[in-house]
Amino acid sequence: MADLLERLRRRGWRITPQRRAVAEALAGEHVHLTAEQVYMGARAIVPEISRATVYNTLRELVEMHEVAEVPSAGGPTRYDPNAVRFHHHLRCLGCGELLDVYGAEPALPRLSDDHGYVLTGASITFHGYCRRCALAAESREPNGGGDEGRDKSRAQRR
Amino acid sequence: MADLLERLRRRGWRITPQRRAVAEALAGEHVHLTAEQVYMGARAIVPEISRATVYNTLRELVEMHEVAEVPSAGGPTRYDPNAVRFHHHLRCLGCGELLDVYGAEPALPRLSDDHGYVLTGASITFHGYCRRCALAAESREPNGGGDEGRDKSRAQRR
DNA sequence: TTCCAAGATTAGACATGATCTAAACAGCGA
DNA sequence: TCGCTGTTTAGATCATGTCTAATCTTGGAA
Repeated sequence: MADLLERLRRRGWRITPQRRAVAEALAGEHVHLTAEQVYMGARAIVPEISRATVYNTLRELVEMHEVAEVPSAGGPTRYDPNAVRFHHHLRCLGCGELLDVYGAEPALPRLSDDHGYVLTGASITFHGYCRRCALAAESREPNGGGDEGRDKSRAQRR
Repeated sequence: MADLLERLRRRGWRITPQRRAVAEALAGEHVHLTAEQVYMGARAIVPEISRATVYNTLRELVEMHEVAEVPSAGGPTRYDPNAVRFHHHLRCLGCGELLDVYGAEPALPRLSDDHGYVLTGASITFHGYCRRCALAAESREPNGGGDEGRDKSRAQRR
């Protein structure tokens, strides 16, 4: 937690009471919260905070790769404050609960034993940039790196 | 395509022009369409079809495991008519395009070579039922099988 | 200390995706 | 034909998330 804020400060991110509240709300639990739950948690610390600030802050944390976005079918996106350590997820199809799973290739039986889950399957999503998007990103930002093309949602809309 | 309709008929599903149009819109392309795109495609076949019917039909197809739902962060859910054959996905972080990937554990370099992608990572989501939901499903439907607990989205809302 | 510009925050409007509702309709067996 | 059951429709409604314009805060220069 303290290191998260420390890391952010080192990146030149201005720490404000609102942003601190969002970070604390996210990190306070080890489950994966929805934006609405983060908003509730942050409001318990800074009651004046607005939803827009929570969404803005979450978006920025995701862009900085400090928090991972975990989409889910038929429910709101969840935010995973544990983006730094590589891990996968275990989702309950009943209640939507989301758990972290460590290890690059966990054996399926272990998952049932350790977490009491009745497993029905797994899905892997690889991600990256298709040729066209990779070229576009390159030409827009010739000095490498970056998180180009992340304006997907904007570009798609309107 | 024809077999999809045949399978559905065998399940006792009443085939109507609207449902046929949805199935054709879904299967006509090998990309993964959003509900809106399916609606447009179905409207090209049956112009009177309503959005509600498209959503109803997609939901039912998903419940029958004939179509898979693929959620995405910051964009609408996409529908994968290829739910029967086991496969994974390759998503472009730039434009959101979604491709099928076959093989249980495809080697990462192959993905770059075959599809021209610049890969940045992968995420695995295991799914199943947590102890509590598994027990609940069992007690509600003692004669096994089924797709219990799929009322998640309803239960969560409101 | 005062002032200013950049950046952060706010309330609430708005957009999008998805679901719900009530009424009309269609198909089928009695 | 009648009535039952399941399907479809238009449009209202809801949930999630984004945008906008006005206001506030901060850090640093004068």
